[in-house]
Amino acid sequence: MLTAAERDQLRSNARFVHFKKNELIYLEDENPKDLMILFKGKVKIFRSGVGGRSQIIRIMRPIQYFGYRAYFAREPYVTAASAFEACTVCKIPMELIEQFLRNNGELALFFIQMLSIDLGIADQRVVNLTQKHVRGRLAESLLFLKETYGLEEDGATINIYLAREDLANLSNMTTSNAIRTLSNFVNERIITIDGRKIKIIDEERLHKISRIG
Amino acid sequence: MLTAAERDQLRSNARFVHFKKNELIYLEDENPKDLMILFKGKVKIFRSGVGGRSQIIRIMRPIQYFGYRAYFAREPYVTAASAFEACTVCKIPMELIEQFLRNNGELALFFIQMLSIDLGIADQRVVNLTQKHVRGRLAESLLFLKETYGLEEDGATINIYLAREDLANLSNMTTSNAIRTLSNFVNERIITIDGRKIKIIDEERLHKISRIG
DNA sequence: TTAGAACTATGTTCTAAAACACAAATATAT
DNA sequence: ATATATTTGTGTTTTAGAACATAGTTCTAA
Repeated sequence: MLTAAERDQLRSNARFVHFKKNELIYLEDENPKDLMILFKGKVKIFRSGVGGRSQIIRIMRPIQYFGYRAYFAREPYVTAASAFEACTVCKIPMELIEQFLRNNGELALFFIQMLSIDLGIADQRVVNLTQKHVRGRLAESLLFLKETYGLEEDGATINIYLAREDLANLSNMTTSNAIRTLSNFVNERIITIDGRKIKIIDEERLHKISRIG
Repeated sequence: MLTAAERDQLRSNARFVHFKKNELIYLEDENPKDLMILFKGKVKIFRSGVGGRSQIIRIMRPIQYFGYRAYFAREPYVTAASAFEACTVCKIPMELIEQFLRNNGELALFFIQMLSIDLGIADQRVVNLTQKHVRGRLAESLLFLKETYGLEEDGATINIYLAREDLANLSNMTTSNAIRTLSNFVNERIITIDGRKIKIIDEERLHKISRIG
């Protein structure tokens, strides 16, 4: 998508940064400087709300772009990002990206499309998180994690190692409710759990629970 | 922002359309074709969720652009739009916009910035709507309506004529709860109501209620 | 201009989910 | 390896807000 000259410039300005598990990548209210490209690992984008209660807004997988929205909106970050697990991130100064973009319609459309997709997801998420009940929201999150990170070799275990608290923050519920509802799903033979490993037994049921709310 | 040639093309492809009060402008699942520019009137962008319950996602005032997100995401609309009151909308084929955009970095950045701002608002809205209590959500909506549509000549009455149901759908609550909470605000001398006209008496209190949730 | 539909208001009941409490099991750091 | 912190699991209590019921009021269309 870039010209040879652009690629050269990119290479000399890109920096690779490693983050340890649970390390913060950027903070709320900070000033956005770089486009971040997740090369390895898993990242959560979250925001703390009433009484510091945290809500996971987006989760990233390799290779996805993040951290650029606030820069384009000309405002500080309204979210924070941290590493679910050890990560490798490539940082590129947003000034450079913006400069490329002014002369490269394809690149501009690429960003427009990413933003448009994310905005559509956010619009739907507002309704899902506010209107669905706890079971529906948790079922949706499990399916969402499966879509995002895929399954392990057994073709059933969701390929992410998440604390119940994170699962709760993703699904807009308390940790107790995540734990309790997860147990219910186990009793109903929809999933099995082994510590933090979650295996999906009856995906169709999950879809149904998510759909009816 | 456009060249003379672009402006000519724009003029010959733009269509002005009028919508009556409560008329639908576009529907969920429809295919996006046009960029819409609201010239006159007020528009709600909404989505129906569990059991057909509607949630207002965004509200538009003149002169704002809408209807383009789904086209850029290459997907059907996930929301619908309707007129709060009689509206004049200018429609421009998205194909034309996209063509302009490929050669016009400024225009591309304009769309990128709009999308980025809206995505930031959506991210914050998710947290506000899920974590704040009814009073906080309603207070926030009232302030939001004031910011968007401004005040009448008296410098206190919010310049929009909204049904309680719309206020509820904006604030993620039942109509009864919107009515009840509005009454409470009146008793606490935070607002006064005269039918659908809402006058803000104590804006500071509203801010505080919105902030604490 | 009047009938009926839609909206507003308020009281009452019911329930999902938060809050709280505590024990058991795991992680993690020293 | 062992102490300490964190996470997980369950039972109990409390509560915000939905659901329901009903009546008065205001639109709106024939």
